[in-house]
Amino acid sequence: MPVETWLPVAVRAAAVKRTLKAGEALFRLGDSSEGFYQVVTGRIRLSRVDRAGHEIVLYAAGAGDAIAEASLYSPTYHCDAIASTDAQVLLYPKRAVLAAFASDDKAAQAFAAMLARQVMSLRTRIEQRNIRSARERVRHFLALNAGADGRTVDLRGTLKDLAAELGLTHEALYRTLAALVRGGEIRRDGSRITLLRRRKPV
Amino acid sequence: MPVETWLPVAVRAAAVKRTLKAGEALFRLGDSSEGFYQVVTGRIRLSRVDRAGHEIVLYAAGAGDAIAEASLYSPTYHCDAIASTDAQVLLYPKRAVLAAFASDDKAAQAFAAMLARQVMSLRTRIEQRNIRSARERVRHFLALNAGADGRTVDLRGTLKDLAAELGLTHEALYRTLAALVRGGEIRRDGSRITLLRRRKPV
DNA sequence: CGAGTGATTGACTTAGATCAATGACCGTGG
DNA sequence: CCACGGTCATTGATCTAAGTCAATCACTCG
Repeated sequence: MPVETWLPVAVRAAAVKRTLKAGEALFRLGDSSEGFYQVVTGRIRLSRVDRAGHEIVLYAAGAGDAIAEASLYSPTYHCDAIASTDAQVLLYPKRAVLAAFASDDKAAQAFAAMLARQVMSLRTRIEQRNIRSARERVRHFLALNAGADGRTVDLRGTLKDLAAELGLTHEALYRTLAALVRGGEIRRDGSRITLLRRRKPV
Repeated sequence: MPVETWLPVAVRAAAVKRTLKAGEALFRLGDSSEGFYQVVTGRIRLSRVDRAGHEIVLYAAGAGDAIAEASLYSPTYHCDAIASTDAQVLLYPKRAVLAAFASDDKAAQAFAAMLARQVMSLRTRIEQRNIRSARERVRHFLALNAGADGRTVDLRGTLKDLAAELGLTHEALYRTLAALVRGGEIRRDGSRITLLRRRKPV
């Protein structure tokens, strides 16, 4: 969801740049929300830490992605944002954004549209988690993320990140991918996956 | 997020009821979008069909859920909506909704805020699904759904429904609850659960 | 060079799915 | 009024897929 498509120029002009080292936190759960961010370079992951101390990745944002939009209506951030690589981000201050929405209802509309799309994509994520089998879950992901040709998927980020996004251990993901390759279902060329064969009929 | 809390009365009055038989399509990908819907009874699934003709379920909506909110901002629907069971839905016509938002920017703001909250709550749902252990998942649910006193949870609906919501089989949920009772962690009185003991410190 | 991380594979274990059976409860229609 | 079919709640036995632990290799960066 590139910011350019829904954020008015006036607000973009008010953006503040910030630079992060890999591993550095952009914000933490509970910090008071200054606004929302857009990733310029590098990767930022949104996550929480569960009782067992395991990190739960909610979203892995790459260049162009916006994060923490929902915090505009919340006084604090509701998750951690941590740089997975060295990264640059733009902060769009809350005040400027809300003022723009109040005065320009086209901007507000565009924002709502963007949020509505996000809701859909999150629901899709949840649906994916209802799939029990790792193999089916990976197939579901590949089918949904195939490019325009319906056959190739370009992976952004590491396989470990993808594993977290899919709710699998990285080992399980490696094995599943390897099994799909063995079964002649996909081909892998670096970070590109090509779907070779349709799922066999039931 | 009940529709009542964010949709102006004027729009709700304009709702159109529609009845569907199991298997019937509410809309199809590419149909021009008439508005968004709310499921009253039954289940509606949103899905796409991949190149091979396999259905990919994006979201399975039940009573109370809103679907296709994003289509307010799109000329056509971007997926299929098909009744999994006999179902009743309310259609909120696009024109009425958008008109309300245009004339009443409070309504538009409320809509955006509602979507933003949904985004956060969906992320929390995803977090829950990342909890691997059934016991921890149930604890997480109980902790999040404890009433004002922080100790009692009133279950709405059947345990089977709850199991589905938690992403567990109903057997696993029964067993987990039984184990928590045995462990003295909770008490059950019909559809009410009382938390007896704090989680042990790590 | 050595530390750190990702990718990958092997061996082992276990939690939860699956299959199955039972009892309680409920509405309904003969 | 009761027998019957349906669903929910519950528990037992079994099985398997995925988690966990562990080791190796490749790569990068300071």
